[in-house]
Amino acid sequence: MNLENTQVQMRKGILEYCILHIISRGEVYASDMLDELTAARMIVVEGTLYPLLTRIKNAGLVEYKWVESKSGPPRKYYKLTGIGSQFLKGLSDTWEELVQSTEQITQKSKTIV
Amino acid sequence: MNLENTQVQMRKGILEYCILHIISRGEVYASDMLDELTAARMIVVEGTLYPLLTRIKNAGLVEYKWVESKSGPPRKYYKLTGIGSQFLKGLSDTWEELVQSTEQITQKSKTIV
DNA sequence: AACAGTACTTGGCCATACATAGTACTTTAC
DNA sequence: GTAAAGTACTATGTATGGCCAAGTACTGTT
Repeated sequence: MNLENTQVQMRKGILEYCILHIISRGEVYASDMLDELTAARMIVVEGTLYPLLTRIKNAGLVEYKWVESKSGPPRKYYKLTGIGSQFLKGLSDTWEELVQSTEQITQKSKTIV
Repeated sequence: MNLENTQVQMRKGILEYCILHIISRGEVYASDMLDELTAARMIVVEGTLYPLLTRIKNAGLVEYKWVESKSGPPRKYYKLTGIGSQFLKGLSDTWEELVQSTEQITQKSKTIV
């Protein structure tokens, strides 16, 4: 059990939330998302992102269309579906609650210690 | 892929952070922790908590002593070790960063949408 | 034609949260 | 004094998501 491992665990689920948010802002493809995430200092590797996109696509949360590129292979541009939008709303609530619960516990800790 | 499942995923790692925080405030045993977590609306079941405690104990983050109870079997009272204290500090940083990154991404989303 | 760059894919590994069933001890009830 | 109820801890098996690493496929450059 090391810190690095726990850090990885902490990101579970949250990444999905962030990706859906990014897609909700307009059509983007994988590299766009990676840029966004990196800018927010949330480092993600391809091997994580692509399977995640496949998952949420198979779940009907997003859909994509192929768009040809001038510099390389064609790209998948993603956008949210109706189901995805609802799902994102649910995730927002979950995230807010989680943050609140955690703050409550850790705040109490700071006060007493 | 359903909402409930993602909610479970989101808690991964964070639970450990919360438990360590609770233990850092003074010696407690499992039921105390469950009460604390429930009060903060972070519902945890025994089957999750006990294995977690065993893990962090084996990792040297916490130690415990048996204390006899007047109403039932003896209890394991946990407290943080030096290593555990350092580890908790690392987790705090990780959590703060994660929240900040997520806020940054989701804020941007709200502004544009 | 060979090479580098970009975009996406795939298979295997690991750790955590959960469900469920089980063990062990103490007090209460009859 | 034995059975029942309650408390505390243990053990096993499942599912999931993030990561590593290797691989495929298309485009433009040299």
